[in-house]
Amino acid sequence: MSPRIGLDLPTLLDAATEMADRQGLEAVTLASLASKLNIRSPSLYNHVNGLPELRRQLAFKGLELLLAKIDGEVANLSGDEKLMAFCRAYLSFSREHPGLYAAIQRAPEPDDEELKREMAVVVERAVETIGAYGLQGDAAIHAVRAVRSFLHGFASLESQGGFGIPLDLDETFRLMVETFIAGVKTIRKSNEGTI
Amino acid sequence: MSPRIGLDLPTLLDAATEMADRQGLEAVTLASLASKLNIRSPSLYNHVNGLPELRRQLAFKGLELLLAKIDGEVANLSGDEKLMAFCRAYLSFSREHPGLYAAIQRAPEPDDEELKREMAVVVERAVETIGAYGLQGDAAIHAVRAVRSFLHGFASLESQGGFGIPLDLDETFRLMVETFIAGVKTIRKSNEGTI
DNA sequence: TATAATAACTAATGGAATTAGTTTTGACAA
DNA sequence: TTGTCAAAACTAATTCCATTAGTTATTATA
Repeated sequence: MSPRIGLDLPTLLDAATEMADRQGLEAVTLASLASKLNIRSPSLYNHVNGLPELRRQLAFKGLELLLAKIDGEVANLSGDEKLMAFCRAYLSFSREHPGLYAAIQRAPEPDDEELKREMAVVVERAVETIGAYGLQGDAAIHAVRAVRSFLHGFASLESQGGFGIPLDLDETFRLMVETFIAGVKTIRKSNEGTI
Repeated sequence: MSPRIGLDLPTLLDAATEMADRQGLEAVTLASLASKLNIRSPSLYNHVNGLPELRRQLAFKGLELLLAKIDGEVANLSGDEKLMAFCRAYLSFSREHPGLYAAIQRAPEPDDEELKREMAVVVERAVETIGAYGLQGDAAIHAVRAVRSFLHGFASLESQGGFGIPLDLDETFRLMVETFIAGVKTIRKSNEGTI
């Protein structure tokens, strides 16, 4: 009851992560990964069940790191500061790990409840963060969808060089979040009498 | 001086578009496309120079349709209505042509100036639309980046089923755009004295 | 020291993109 | 009407990748 100890899954995923972050998720093939690890590609099947499963594992790893970053930076904050910290954590992750970020954007297989659940945890953190704005029910859902939209859109466009002009991107990001916050507050006010 | 008339590029692209929109851009391979057209895959090389070039052509076709839609719906409008129409046109396109929408999201090759230029035209339309808000210089650039971010993020998340809860997505979209407009106006006001 | 679980291996298959070279077709000139 | 020839489509072959089957090698423990 004791196997030969060689490569293990975390090491394999670390190598795959490095490739994905440096050269893009599409550059991670079983052939290229095996070559990097100095083994033959069929040997990878001892640790991961094919390329789709490898991508799935990268998605889990990405979600784990993203959640850790969010939880780390958001702790003990509230209100506008909390939302801004949440947004910054999200953007930092996509910058540090563009390959893993791409991995968590792939739609999970329809029957992959485990991955769906993990992705839902990120949404839950957003819901908690937005809760401080006094938004409830449908209004909170709409707001969280908006936050997810501009965060993902910005991260995605930036990551593929979609913003051509050399004007400070951090400044754009800060203004975008502030504009959203200002907009939420304005609309909330204009609806105060109607509820 | 007269060739045999068989398949032509527009017909080929129409078939590829249908496959991409129905089954996803990744389902469009030279093999699957050739099969749909009842020819052998090497024959496709008479019309398009390989898979990367096919994807590039799909990107051009997508940009053409997107621009036509924007120009059609935005004409003769101004102010908030114009921006809302712009946003709706963008979203409509991504819904009608999810495959082509995916094609225009792929980063162009660094030396592909022609494709870059065509993508920049969409940004120009956004700049024109946002100009009505009295934003100039850097402020306009930041605002356009924000609009692109939430539009792309929403379209992208919606397209891959990222919004789980069955709550009206059109309503979310309308609120998101309105929140942005309200935020821009608020922030513009708060800066009036400082310029 | 023998064993058994398992990592890694070789060999082989199938599918995709691509290239080279051949055949077929059909609009037009003679 | 017919011959020409450029282009379209074809077959054959190569390369690269993922994957499966079956073999070999290693090492912790009994």
